[in-house]
Amino acid sequence: MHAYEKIRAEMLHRITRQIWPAGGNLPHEEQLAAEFGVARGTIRRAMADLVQQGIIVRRRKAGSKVASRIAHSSTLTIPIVRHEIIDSGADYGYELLSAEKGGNALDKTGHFKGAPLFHICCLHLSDGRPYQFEDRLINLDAVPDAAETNFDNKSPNEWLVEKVPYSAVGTVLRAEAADSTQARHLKIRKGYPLFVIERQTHLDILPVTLVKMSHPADLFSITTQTGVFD
Amino acid sequence: MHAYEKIRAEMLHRITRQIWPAGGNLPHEEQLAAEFGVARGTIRRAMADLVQQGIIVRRRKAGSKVASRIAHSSTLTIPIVRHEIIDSGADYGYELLSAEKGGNALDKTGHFKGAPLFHICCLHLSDGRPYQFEDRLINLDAVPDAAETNFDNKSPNEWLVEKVPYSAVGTVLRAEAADSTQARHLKIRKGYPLFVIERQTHLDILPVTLVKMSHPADLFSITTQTGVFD
DNA sequence: AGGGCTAATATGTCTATACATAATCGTCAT
DNA sequence: ATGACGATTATGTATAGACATATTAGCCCT
Repeated sequence: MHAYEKIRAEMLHRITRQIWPAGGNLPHEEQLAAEFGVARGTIRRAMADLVQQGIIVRRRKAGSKVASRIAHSSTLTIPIVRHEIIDSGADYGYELLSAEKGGNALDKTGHFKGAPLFHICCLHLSDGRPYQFEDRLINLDAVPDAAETNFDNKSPNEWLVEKVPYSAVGTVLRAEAADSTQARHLKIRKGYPLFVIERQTHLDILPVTLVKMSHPADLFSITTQTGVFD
Repeated sequence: MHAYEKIRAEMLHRITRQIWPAGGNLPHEEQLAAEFGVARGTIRRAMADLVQQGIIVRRRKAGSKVASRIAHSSTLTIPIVRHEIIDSGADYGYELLSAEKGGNALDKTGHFKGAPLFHICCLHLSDGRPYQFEDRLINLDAVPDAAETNFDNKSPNEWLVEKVPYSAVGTVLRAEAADSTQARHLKIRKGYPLFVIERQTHLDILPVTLVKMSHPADLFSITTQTGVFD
């Protein structure tokens, strides 16, 4: 175990046990360096992870303090659906439902500002049961290759991840009731709860793709763990 | 703009534009340091954020490479519900529904291993409309003060965050259909989609609290942004 | 009091160097 | 081939010092 890890663990201990109470100031880097008998850089290294997690807050001249309300923040990872299914031990199945080229008529949100679009709907299955309904718009200005691509056997999700660079991603998570289209494809009744992930991807300012992924509530959840250093 | 920020932006540019293709190796720290005319430490500083985001992967001796499948990971923050409502510009309302002390009979999951428990149900309202139904178990061995506390006016959520240290948090996000209890309190019909957050908090290995927070699907979503450095 | 300037100060950036460590790669013996 | 072993090497950790910069805190002036 490295020095900075021991120090980080000790600092976390002092915070969780309220030896350093929430909202209170910590000693300066120099003082801590002296206390632990290390260089200032090592103290900074130890604190870096705690800052990253929002456990301590640092400001020039004002000093470092324990966050008064430690945010319950955690990193969530949304995997490629095929890997998710295979990793769970199930068989993965894929089905293309529709692939239709069209203009801005498809762009109901105005997100793509009149660019030529490719609209694809497909289904991902886990052990033969519908797992995710994917409804995607691709900006053909940003991804001209997509127009020539056949998504019969490969999902646009994976194709894009492999082929297309992006620089920014926005994600929305929410629940909603299945409409008739979603219900038909996911083989559930209309109104059944869905876990929906919407994601839009940009390359600099150019919108690349907008996707809505719907899952039957009973098949899908997202789990995260945080805050364990050992 | 600091040197490491410029370098990080340039590296990200090379990755998103596939000058450094996914899965490919990038130059050594020494080479990059020479190219950018900085010390090795500055290159490491620039790379640190990219590693943190999972954009590059580094291994001793093997070198650094662009992640072959960049995970769509992002940091999600779950705020205290009162702040969330107030920040949205709405009026916050709180209502205690029940507060009942009891033994391990309440612990259906076996999570608390027979510890004495406090079971609290309450409601958070946004502009008078039910926004979150909170169903919580508190371990009185971990938080004896809770037994003496009156949650008539203050939600256990906030009380705990202020008073009780914790060291690890597990969170599950999912959708589900409202059961009759949830429907009654949230004033929606049974079967209506809910966005549910379940969270369990530990202090070291001691379970502190287990909470299920249910929101009507139309009122709640989680939004994240990632990958923009500028 | 209140407003504005200055000095003090804790954190942030950067450099340069040394050594530690994990993994790979080639070599050699089997 | 195959496996063991040791050299090589890129990243990881730690140190010490210099300077930059944001903010506070104190001071002076009105």
